[in-house]
Amino acid sequence: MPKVSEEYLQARCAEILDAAVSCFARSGFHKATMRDIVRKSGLSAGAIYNLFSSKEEIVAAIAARRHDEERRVFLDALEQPTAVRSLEAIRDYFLGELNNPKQRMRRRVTVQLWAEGQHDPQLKKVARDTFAKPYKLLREVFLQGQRRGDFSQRIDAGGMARFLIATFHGLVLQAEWDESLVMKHQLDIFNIFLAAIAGAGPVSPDEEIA
Amino acid sequence: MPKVSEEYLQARCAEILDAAVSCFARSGFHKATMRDIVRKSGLSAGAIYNLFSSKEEIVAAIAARRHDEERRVFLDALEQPTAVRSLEAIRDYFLGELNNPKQRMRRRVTVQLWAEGQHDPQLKKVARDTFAKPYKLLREVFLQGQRRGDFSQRIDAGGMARFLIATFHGLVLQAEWDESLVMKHQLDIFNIFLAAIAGAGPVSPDEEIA
Amino acid sequence: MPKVSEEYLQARCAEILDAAVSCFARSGFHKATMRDIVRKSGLSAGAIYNLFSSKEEIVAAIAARRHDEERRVFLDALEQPTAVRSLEAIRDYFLGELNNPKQRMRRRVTVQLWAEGQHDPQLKKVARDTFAKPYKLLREVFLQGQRRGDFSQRIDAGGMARFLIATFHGLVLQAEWDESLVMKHQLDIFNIFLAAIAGAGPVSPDEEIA
Amino acid sequence: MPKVSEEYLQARCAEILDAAVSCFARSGFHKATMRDIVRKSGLSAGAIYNLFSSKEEIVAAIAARRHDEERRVFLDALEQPTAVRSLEAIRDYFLGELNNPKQRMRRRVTVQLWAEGQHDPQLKKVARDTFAKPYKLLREVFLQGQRRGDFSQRIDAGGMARFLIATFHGLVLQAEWDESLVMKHQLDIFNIFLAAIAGAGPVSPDEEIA
DNA sequence: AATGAATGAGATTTCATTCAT
DNA sequence: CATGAATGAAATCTCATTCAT
Repeated sequence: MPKVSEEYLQARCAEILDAAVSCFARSGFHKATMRDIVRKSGLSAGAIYNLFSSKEEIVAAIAARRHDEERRVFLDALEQPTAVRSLEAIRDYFLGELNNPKQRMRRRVTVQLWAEGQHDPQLKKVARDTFAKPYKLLREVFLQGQRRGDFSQRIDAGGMARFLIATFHGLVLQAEWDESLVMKHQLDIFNIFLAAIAGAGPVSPDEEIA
Repeated sequence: MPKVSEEYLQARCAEILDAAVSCFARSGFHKATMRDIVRKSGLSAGAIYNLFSSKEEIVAAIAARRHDEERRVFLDALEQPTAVRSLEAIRDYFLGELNNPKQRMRRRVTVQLWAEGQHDPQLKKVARDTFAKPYKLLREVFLQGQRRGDFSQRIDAGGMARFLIATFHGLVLQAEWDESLVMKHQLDIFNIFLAAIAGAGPVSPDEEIA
Repeated sequence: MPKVSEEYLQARCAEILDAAVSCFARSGFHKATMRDIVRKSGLSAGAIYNLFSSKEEIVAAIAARRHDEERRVFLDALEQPTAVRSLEAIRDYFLGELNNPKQRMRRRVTVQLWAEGQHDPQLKKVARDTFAKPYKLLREVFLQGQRRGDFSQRIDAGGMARFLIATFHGLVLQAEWDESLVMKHQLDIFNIFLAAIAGAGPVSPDEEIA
Repeated sequence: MPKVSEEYLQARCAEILDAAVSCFARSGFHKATMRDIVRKSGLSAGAIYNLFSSKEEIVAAIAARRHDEERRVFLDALEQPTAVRSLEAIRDYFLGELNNPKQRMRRRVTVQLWAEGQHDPQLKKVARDTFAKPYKLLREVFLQGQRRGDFSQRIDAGGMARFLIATFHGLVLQAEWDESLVMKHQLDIFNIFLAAIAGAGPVSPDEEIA
């Protein structure tokens, strides 16, 4: 008996996830109580439990929403004419969003997820996706680049993808903790690195990051 | 049994921290209960609270102990004849320990610390040290390398230190989550990277980041 | 079962306070555990904490309820035709209730409150009201008596109120501890005292207190 | 094997009791921990437990010491030439000490004792002595007065003693809670009362209390 | 569908007391 | 005799989740 429309439910879910992101970012997964989320969302406990069957499921849904967004970034990147352009697009997206407060909240929640996923069986899978999903797509970018001859075939594409993701994750963590991080310097070094693995000249040093 | 020696206390602390690391690694900071730590350590609740005044303080002490160890690694690295050798020593220590089960537990606790430090005022400082302490020492390695002419002076030493730490942190995370990570590939790429910054390709120095 | 009526909540509160009075009277504020109160009230811990946010707040609420009752006694007394009659009404209420087992429990809790209020900042205010609230009202009785010419204007009305309250409090304490206290004798003396301050003949010395 | 002298022990006891009075007055019987008393006294836990076998026993000892002192006051009062002078001496002692900070601490502990004695079997007896011991002695004062013809024989001496003690206790409580208590007014009224029961002229109303 | 009061297991921490040194 | 580390039961309060209304 679908009394409410599909969009209504979607909107409800989004409200709840937004409230939850805000609470988790502020207080952490455990210290943020369901009550906090209830208050922040303006809904009732029952309403939330009608859509999500546990606190863990909310974190999972937050991560899933996030993965959908990132997926689009990678797919867009694959549309670029060269592998280097693809990587630049990805670089700009991930490093560029470090200054966005809303994205900052999401990244904090991701760290919570890594911590929780270590022991919560339900979240373990979700936390793994934090690595696995970008890996699959980024590896595709490298494979495409190798097919096109943009990158040396001697380097393992999967390894490259992992290394790059590691660097992004590390910088994301550092952005959280090290206030004196100057992203400009990181970009410079990142570009040296890109150039090295491309086995070509420096990677378009004139690009702008939004 | 009063008037116990200093070493006795140190040993007690170590026992407690070992037990705590084990519990936190298994269940996470929140799901690991004091009771668990009590049981694992073989001591009593009171004995633990005589040495550490809260659960948070135990995490802080774990991190402090870890920092002391790492410090020694960096100081040893500085003794190497060339900067590249120094970085190799550091690389070998950090990537090498990824397979050590005991170190694996510690790294899991570090992730917990990152998650907790986001909101716990006491742990915020400790979590920051996770970045700040290695940074100071690794930057010293790069400065030494630049003085010796091993690295281009045009690259910011602090930036390099941060970038490297980011990469290590990222790989550490990935080692936790991605079972198919082949460290050999990562090492290959890492070496390409080392070679690139040692040889100092051109650094797009005019870029601006919004 | 949401959206419960106001009276429902009032009734819940009353149940909890009754249970708490009983427990505190039996075991004292500290030795009576929340568990005891939970058991006695037949509710759950959570239900109690939904209405009172701490054990202290329960004591405070007990005292507040008590003050409301006493207030009515004093206001009724003020309706009496003469000041002496007013004092007799008050005397009869306070000394009369010494034999009532339910009131006896409340008085025991009052002593607990005096003890706790010495150092608990929250209860300090409540304990002070034990004196301040009756004082205000009893002073009014004396002022009314002086205006009507029932009492000498030379005696400070506030001082009289305080003295009388002291005597009541002292007798209440004694009733708790001295089983051989004969209230009849106390009444006789009290009446001599009333007569003295009234500066008139003895105040109905033949009254009996149940 | 009495390795230490009797006076040494007495002094130790006194130190402990002083420390305990201070702690109980500040924090109450339950919130003052043995640790606090250990710290305040400068002794060790073991040393205290050698002399007192429990926390309760310390309170009991405090009360006993207090009773000894009061006993002397009453015995001295009995030496006075007239009953009225005796009562004046007692009055001056008890009301006079209300301003003494050290005595103030003791009175606070007495209130704690009343609260604890309600349910602690060991302290019940001690709390009762708070009333019984002064009662016996004060009754003696009244009996002596009646024998001498200073007071009417028609008033029960024990009742008088109780009434007076009640008033003292009540004023002591009030002095703790009501900062605007003006002892002068209380004295005036007390004197009216004394005069009434003496059935004689007013009792030296001009005396000053230090 | 929505509400939010009720549940009750369980968590951290304290503290009087002991007893090996 | 003194010491003070160790004990461990117990206390207060929280909070995810449910379900009667």
